[in-house]
Amino acid sequence: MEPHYHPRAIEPQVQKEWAEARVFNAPDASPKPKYYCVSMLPYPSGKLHMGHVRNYTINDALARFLRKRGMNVLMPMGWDAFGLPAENAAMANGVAPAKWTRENIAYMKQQCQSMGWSIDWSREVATCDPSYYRWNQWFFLRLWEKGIVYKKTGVVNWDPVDMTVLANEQVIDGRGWRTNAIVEKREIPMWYMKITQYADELLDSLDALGWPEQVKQMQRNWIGRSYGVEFTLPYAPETAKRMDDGKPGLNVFTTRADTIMGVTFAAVAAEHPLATEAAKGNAELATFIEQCRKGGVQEAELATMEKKGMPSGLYVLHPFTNEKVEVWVANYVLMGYGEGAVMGVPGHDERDFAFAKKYGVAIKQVIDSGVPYSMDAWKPEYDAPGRNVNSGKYDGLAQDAAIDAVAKDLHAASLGMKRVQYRLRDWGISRQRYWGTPIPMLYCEKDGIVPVPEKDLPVILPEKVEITLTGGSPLGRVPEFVNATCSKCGGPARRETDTMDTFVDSSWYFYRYTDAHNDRAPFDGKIAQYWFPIDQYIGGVEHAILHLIYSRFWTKFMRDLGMITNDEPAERLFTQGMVIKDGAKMSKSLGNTVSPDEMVARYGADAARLYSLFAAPPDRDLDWQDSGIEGIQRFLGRVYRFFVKNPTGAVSPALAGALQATPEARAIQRKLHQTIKRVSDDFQGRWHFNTCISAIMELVNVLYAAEDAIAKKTVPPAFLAEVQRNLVLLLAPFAPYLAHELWEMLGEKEALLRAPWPKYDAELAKEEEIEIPVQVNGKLRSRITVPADSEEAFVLERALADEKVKAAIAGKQVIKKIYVPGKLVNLVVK
RNA sequence: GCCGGGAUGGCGGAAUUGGUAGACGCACGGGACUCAAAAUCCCGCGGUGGCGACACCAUGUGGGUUCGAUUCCCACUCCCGGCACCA
Repeated sequence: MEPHYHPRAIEPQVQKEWAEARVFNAPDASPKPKYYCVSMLPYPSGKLHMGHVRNYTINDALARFLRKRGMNVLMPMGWDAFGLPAENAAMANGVAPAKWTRENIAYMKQQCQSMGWSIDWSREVATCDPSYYRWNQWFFLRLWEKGIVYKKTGVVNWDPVDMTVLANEQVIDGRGWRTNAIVEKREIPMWYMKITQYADELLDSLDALGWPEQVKQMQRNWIGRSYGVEFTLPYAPETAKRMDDGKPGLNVFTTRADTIMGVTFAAVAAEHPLATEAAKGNAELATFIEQCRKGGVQEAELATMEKKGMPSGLYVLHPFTNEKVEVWVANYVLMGYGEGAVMGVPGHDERDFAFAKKYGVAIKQVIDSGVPYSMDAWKPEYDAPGRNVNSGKYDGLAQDAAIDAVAKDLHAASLGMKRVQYRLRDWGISRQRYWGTPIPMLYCEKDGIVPVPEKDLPVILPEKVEITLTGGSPLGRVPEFVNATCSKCGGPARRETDTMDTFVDSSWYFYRYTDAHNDRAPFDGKIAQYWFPIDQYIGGVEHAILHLIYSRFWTKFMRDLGMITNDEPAERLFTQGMVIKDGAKMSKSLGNTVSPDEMVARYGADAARLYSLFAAPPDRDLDWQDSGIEGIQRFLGRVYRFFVKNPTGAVSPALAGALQATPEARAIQRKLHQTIKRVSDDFQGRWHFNTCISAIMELVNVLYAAEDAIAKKTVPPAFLAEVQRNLVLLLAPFAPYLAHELWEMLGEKEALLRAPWPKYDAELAKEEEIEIPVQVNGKLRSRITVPADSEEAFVLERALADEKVKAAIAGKQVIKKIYVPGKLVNLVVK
């Protein structure tokens, strides 16, 4: 009977050891431990899935590796409401809304511990706990005081049958997910955060961040700073009579002021006041506006839908020519972006061109981009920069000069000026759901909007609430919650029933980790100053935009409040790829999860961890397949059996180094040191754990191949012990349980966790002979073996003397010889 | 539609700065051990042609740069993520 490794036997001991090794909150500790933080957290009502496991495993392997290199690591973890099923996702999975119970949390802890994660449990942060609500609400009041949070009308998806607001995810092909009713847009008052106030800083400070370039690029594009000109198209006289908005005309923004002479129409959003006015006494237009209001509010939808428009019958004047320009109502103009109105230049904007073609609006060429202009079909060159034509005094100007001239003239006419525009919009944080932090605001008939006084915080969620998924906010149906007293006049007041977006929770939870039990403030600024910024933040690439912008914004706001001194939450960011299953990201809302429970029960925690690391590099998406984990289990058994079959006992490194190496021993030694180098490099440089593991596998394969020599003692036992010791150390970050067991078998007394990472010795890793491929005209023709330190002339001489090479160049003239030292020879012949 | 990323054997992936394409593992085939099976150990394994030595083809598609391209450039196809209420 072959010996078998029982993966669970040693687990409690390993967990205890790691628990003892963790670093506690200690501003006086020196040197400062690295602060690692994981962005995605499990939720207690559901189950961990392999997506989570991978995330933590990456962190954990890294933490173990760093500890071996003498660095301390703080790797906290908490229970975050993001990752918790909102009512919608809960329903989709047939799970009732979660309750945060001690049992649930204990269950999650136990699951995480069975994976051997090195988590600092003292820093548990449950963002849906009233103690966390309290600080969310505390921040809300600060934001209110500073004027960062404000209330305005926003557009949401409305299911007319369930009478409730739907998330974009719940709108399927324009219909409600439960009712199949056509979803409408509805304007409701909502709370917003003025994130745009920080747009410039959010954009400019990206450059210095040690974040992946792709994430920084996505954020730059998302913020979308553009320089342009804002100006007024004055109302035509009869329009001016009808418009009573107190404005002299229609405000528009453009980045292409150089094309202003090509304006042949203007377009406004369906919600624009001008459209509302025009619809009076125009039934057809009113119907069209009503249609535009229905349908989803997703940007992707807006971008792909058919561009439709209708003339409003109202006119504005061209600011320079005073020609009448008709205003259209168009479904592609967004009220929430810019002014909700745009100038139409069909000659040099692809969308306007298509629009003009469709509705017979005039097209006018005013830019010459060097290609012949035809109004029959759009060409990509039409919107390229060029020189102005048909533009009166601007003719002949290049783009920048034309924009400057136009802006100057508009300014002189008091009609407009240069302005910066952002794509970024303010952050709407209102949710009409039960699950979330209640917004601490009161509505008093006498005093209007009144904040809940700080002493009354936290406003907590009522316990007995029926989640019906219909009829709007569940909190609105709880009179005990809604009915309150005005803190100013003491009269009756109505409580705000919106809850906060859970992105609010995730925007600052990592600060709370540093001081998780503080009941006087969200956290102590001194402690936060010690830990922040986070040395390394790890999270899924799907968070590249929203979460990572909101949390940066939150950091900047807290800095302005004087709570912290850092400008950015995380110095370095690592975005792991997602775990893909059945062609889509593994997530609880999609339900395509794989349970680590079963994996651990069947193959052991080591195998589950190792497999999630081996299957793909962590920055890349991992296509989850159940096959393959057996190979990993086989590998672990192979390592274990090698130690059982070749017991050697502990040995001092000095002794092993002094041994006279036989050729067989030398080969193993060389492979060992090459492996140490590969594992160390791939670990710290790129975090490519999959290649680390394959390198260790190769080493084990070499050991098995040398079994005869080992049996014959050609490889001295003391030498072998040294190899085994290093093998355990290399394996420790990936398979801690097995490593601990082997460490004990070797008779080591020191804790494995504290044993330093093996040292790479370049001399010992050096090959005596190397194989050089020889190419002729770039095609591989032969390989030659030469001493590793050969000179170029010698290698070339040997290459030319090779029989196969001779045959390949026979009758031809060698015109160039290329030698890449230690890599290859290429002979160019004619 | 826009922004970001990806595509390499039957499969997951490797090739770190432009230098031997396919490391390592899975699956599959063969062998050893066994009464037999499992487990284990060893060997083979991109395609086409050839008994073979070997030759040719091959990194999503089509072009380009280079002595040499999975890697750089241009154009395209498909897939994944994000697009502001999944979090």
